[in-house]
Amino acid sequence: MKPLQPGIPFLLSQVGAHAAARYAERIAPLKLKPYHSGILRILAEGSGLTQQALCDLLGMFPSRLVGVLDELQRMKLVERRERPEDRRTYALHLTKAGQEMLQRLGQAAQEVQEDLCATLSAKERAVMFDLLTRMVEQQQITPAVHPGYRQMDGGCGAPPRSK
Amino acid sequence: MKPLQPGIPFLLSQVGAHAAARYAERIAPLKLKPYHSGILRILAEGSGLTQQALCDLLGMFPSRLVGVLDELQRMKLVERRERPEDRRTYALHLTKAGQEMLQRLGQAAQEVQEDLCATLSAKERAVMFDLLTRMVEQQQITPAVHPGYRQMDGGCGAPPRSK
DNA sequence: GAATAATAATTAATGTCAATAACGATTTAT
DNA sequence: ATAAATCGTTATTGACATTAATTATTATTC
Repeated sequence: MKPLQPGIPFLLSQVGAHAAARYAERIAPLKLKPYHSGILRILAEGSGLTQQALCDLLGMFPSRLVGVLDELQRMKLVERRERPEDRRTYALHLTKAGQEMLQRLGQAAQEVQEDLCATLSAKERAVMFDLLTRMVEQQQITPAVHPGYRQMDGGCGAPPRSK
Repeated sequence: MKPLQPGIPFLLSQVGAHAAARYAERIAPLKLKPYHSGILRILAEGSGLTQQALCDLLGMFPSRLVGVLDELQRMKLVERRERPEDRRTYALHLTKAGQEMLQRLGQAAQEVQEDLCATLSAKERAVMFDLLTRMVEQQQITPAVHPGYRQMDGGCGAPPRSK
């Protein structure tokens, strides 16, 4: 009878899920879900991306993306611009409102971080950031892309609803 | 245009989801999913728990738990003992095979941790463990209980599935 | 240059799984 | 003893992700 103490993988999954939940409820008043947020962030620097390219990057199904983009477009946060060179594709762009929304989302994330790291000193937060970033690199996780976009079980450590 | 750098909440969610996925695929050959694992761990020290008590602890729906326990019982890892004092309730207990399985699960978790923390020194791992543990305490997260059991959106930062 | 294949986005259909509600059995309260 | 409440289970509903099929455009081949 030894390791009843939780390991780092579990703690990461546990705290990570908690952080995601907190962030989700924090941005709920903005009528946005976390996966909206992620797409806006990607589009902020990857402007002009095509839907398929975005699918490849996020690892999500095209049919899944359509609905999400419809929602974002309905909220005037994203627009699909026609491309003269290939008229079956759309170029995805953030609207002005989309950029402003991104600001608010960043603010929300910072608030959540403030709450989440309440007991951590500035130095400790920097250490945490460093360790996590190094993990992302070493594990070859695509930066700024959440694994949850990928299909699969999800395996969030709980009954799938997710995985 | 400022915070395009991911914050700690996102990093935690990202790495946490990744860790959960790695653990899930690691224990897949054992025909178990992460949420099975969590229940076995709870039952290891909370032996004799009733189903409803377990539901309250995990924050999951009773109807949801029934199926999971059926699976675990089919695998001979958990047994429902009848209670003389209250014949409508069952006392949940780990079988011998269940305890052995728990050992393997702990071993699997350690392997995942080894891979996940490959670039981290022993001291850094201890720091990571300490920071995460303090977060769990400060956020009043029930120790050893994954938030994913709870209902709600899941909001794992990606399309729910999932979730 | 017409026909065929291939690709992008969308839509429809399929399956899965969680949550609400209803049920039977047992216990506690009146 | 009758009624109300509780525990576990089952059935139904509903939401959502994935697969397959549609439509429209571009590229390739004969």
